[in-house]
Amino acid sequence: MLTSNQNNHPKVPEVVVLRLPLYVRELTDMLQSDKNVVSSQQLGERLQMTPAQIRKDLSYFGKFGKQGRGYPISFLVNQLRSVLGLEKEWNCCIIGVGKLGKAVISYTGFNPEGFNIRAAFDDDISLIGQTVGGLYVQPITELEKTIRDKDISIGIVTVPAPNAQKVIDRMVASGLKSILNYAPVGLHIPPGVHIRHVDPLLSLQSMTYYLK
Amino acid sequence: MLTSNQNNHPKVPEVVVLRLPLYVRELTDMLQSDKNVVSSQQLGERLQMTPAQIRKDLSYFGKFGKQGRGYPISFLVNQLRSVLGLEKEWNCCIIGVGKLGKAVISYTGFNPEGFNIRAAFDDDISLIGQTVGGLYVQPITELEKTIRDKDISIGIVTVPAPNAQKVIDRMVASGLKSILNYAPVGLHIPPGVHIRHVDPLLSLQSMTYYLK
DNA sequence: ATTGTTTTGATTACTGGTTAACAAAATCAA
DNA sequence: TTGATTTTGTTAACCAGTAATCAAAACAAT
Repeated sequence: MLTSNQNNHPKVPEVVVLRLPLYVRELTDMLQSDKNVVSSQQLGERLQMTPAQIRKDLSYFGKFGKQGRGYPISFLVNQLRSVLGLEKEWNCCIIGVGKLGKAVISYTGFNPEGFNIRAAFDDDISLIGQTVGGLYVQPITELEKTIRDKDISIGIVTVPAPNAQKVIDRMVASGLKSILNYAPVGLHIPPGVHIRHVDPLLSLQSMTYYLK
Repeated sequence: MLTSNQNNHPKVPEVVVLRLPLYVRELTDMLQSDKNVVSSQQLGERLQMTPAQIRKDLSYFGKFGKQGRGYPISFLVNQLRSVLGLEKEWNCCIIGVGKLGKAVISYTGFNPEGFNIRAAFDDDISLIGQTVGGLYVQPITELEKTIRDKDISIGIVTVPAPNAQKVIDRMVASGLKSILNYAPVGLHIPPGVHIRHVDPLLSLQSMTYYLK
């Protein structure tokens, strides 16, 4: 028997999961067009990938298309949103209310997509108690309780690099399983916890290889 | 004969290039320790990867270690910085001086690493001529001339999603070969041009898959 | 010097993700 | 209705990146 997830589909490679939001974004964009069906061929052209890969990826989660016709756009986007868990709202907290943290708090791209920052933490006495972007800055000691009370499941890390590991250990200890990290450091997280890194400097540094 | 790059090493996979900055960062960190040699084993523990992979990656670019001893840290970091082209300074321009663009301009992480934003562009009449973070905002019509005059080789895109493709086409037409994109859209770029995407929303959306 | 230990760099084997291929289903055109 | 065309979902072939293996080199200890 094959290794399966709880939905009886064969185990989904992580790369595939990483591509799902790309599909959702592109399909959502297509909703505004007059077409209501799209083929893997057409979608592949828009996303610059092979139709085979798209069909393969989608097939991990179900049969969403019809031969000779393609995929109904709005149906497919709904299915994928459901697979990703994007129908519900997700509560997030942010740790680190310095310049970067403030910028992330005031970023308008999260809320409309169902990601809401509900709590902010810092260890700087002069910041605690202040209000930043409508959020009351709390001491980190209140992390665990707040995560429980406000049903927070995602942590956003915007502390300086040297503090990041300590903060993440604390988040993990408090039960968070998903972390979005803006600190430019390598981090150790236990299995079962997921992390994504936002690090534009690393991106630049890998491109200069091709510029030399 | 194997496919080779201009240095007579076999063609380097892109994933390897993406890991090089990670090595540089970790090794730079180690410079402050008392040790001056590191084994692939030790480095692998810190970076959570197998020693074999590290040795393989490094071997694309030369023989930096000694059997029974390991890699001299400062030598290795210099070699890798050289491979990545990080010894020289890189001039960047940014297009889009809205909220996000301003945040990127005032981000202090780029300059110390040799990436300098030398010019800013926008198409908003009310912004042109203003000074933002020490940069005089220019109309996009001056893009090509400025890239030439200021020896700019990297473009940073912080315009709203619907404008991104148009702006990138213009950058590419002006000769830029490296683009750091903050706009949340799929983009088409010609071969030979490199792009990296900064998109925290996509990161969040791929993590919720594991939270459901 | 000799023996044992560490560790590289290269080769080989393996694993997993990508692409191709194709039968079956749906649609379209006469 | 028949035949041509489109396009899916699945299986099989392929390819690329990862990991293991191992001889050769460097060092350490006696």
